[in-house]
Amino acid sequence: MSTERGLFDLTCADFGLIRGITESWDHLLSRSIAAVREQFIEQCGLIAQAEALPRIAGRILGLMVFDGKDYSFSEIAEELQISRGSVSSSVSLLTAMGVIERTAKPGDRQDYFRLSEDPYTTFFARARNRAERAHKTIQETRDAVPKDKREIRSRLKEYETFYATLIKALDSGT
Amino acid sequence: MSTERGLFDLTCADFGLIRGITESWDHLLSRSIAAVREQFIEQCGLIAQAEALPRIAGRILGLMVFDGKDYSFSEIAEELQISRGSVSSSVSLLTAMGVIERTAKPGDRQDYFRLSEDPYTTFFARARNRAERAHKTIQETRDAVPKDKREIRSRLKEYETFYATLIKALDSGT
DNA sequence: CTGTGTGTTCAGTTTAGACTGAACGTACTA
DNA sequence: TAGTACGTTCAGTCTAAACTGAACACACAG
Repeated sequence: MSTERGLFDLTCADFGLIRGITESWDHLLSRSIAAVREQFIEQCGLIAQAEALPRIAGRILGLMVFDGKDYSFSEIAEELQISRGSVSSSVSLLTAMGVIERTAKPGDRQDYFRLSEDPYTTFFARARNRAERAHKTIQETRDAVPKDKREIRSRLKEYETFYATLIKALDSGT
Repeated sequence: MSTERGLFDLTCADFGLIRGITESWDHLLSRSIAAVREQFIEQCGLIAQAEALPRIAGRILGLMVFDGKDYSFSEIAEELQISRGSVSSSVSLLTAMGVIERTAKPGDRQDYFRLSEDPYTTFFARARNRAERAHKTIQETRDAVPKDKREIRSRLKEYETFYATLIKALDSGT
C-alpha cells in the first residue's frame, strides 16, 4: 500500500485539520446567534451566582436582556427547562428587586414579564445595603467597646471607614 | 383572693418587666467586652459569607481586627475552635488577598499572622474583578451579535454600561 | 537515627440553599 | 356545577462548597 500523495489527495487528518479551521472561524466570526444567545444566558446565570443570587434568576435576566420581548410565565419555564416552582420564586425575586416587571396581555390569563426600565440601579442598592449592614454592625461594636480601649476602637474605626468609603463610592454611581 | 396592690407589691409580671429592662440595659451599656468581641467575630463571619467568602475567613479577620495582636497558627485554631485544615486554607486565602500577613517570632517555629497595613483595599479589587469579568462577558456577546440586530445590541450595551459605571465607582473609592 | 512540633493536602462529611414537583387555592369557562 | 389553566407553596431532593481530621512531608532537637 503506497503512502504517496498527489496535490489533491486528502487524508483523514486533512479533513480533521480543515474541520478544525472551520470550527475556529466559526467561533470567531460566524458562531450561530442561537449559540451566542445560549452561552450568554448561561453566563448570566454564573454572574448571578457570584453575586449570591440564584443561578436561575440570572438566566431569566439574560433571557430578558437578549430577547427583549414579553415572556409568559410558562414560556420562561419551557425556554430555560426549569420547574414552575423555580420560575415563581426567581420571578418574584427579580420583580421585588425591580429588575423585571409583571405585565399582562389582553385576553390571556397568564402573567407576562419584561425588563423594567432602568433594571440595573437595584444592583447598586443591593451592594449598598450589604455594605450598610456591615457598617452598622462595626459601628455598634465600637460603641459597645469602652472608651479607654483606644486601640481596639481605632482598628474598628478603620474597618468602619472602609465601608463608609464603599457606600460613598456606590452612591457616586447612581 | 384580693387583686389590690400596694406601691411596693411586685407581681410575677413585674419581675418579668424588670428583668426585661435590665437585659436591655445590659445590651446597651454593660454587655461584657468578651461578649461584644464574641459577637463581633461571628458577625464578621456572616459578612464574609454574604460576600461569597468562607465564614471562617471572616471570623479570622474579626479576630485580627478586634485583638490586633499577632496570632499563631494554633492559637487561631484554638480561639475559633476550628480544625488546622480550616486555618490553613483560610489563612492562605486571606494572605493571598493581602488582608493579613505572615510574620515570625524569633525562637518560635510557628507561623504568626497579623492584619496587614491597609487590609481593606483588596475588597475593592475583588468587587472590581467580578464586575470586570461580567463586563467582558457582555462585551464579547455584543461583539458576536450581527450589526443588524440593533435592539439586541442596544440592550446588551445598556447592561454593559451598568458594569462600566460600577467599575468606575469602585475605582473612585481607591 | 528517633521523636516532636509544624503547616499542607485531600478524601470524606456536613451543611446551606437552590431546585423540583405534587398539592393546593384561585379565577375564569362552559 | 364541574372542568381547566394558572401561580404559589412546601416538603423533599440534590448539589456545591465549607469544613474536618487523619495522613503526610518537612524542619529542628535530642
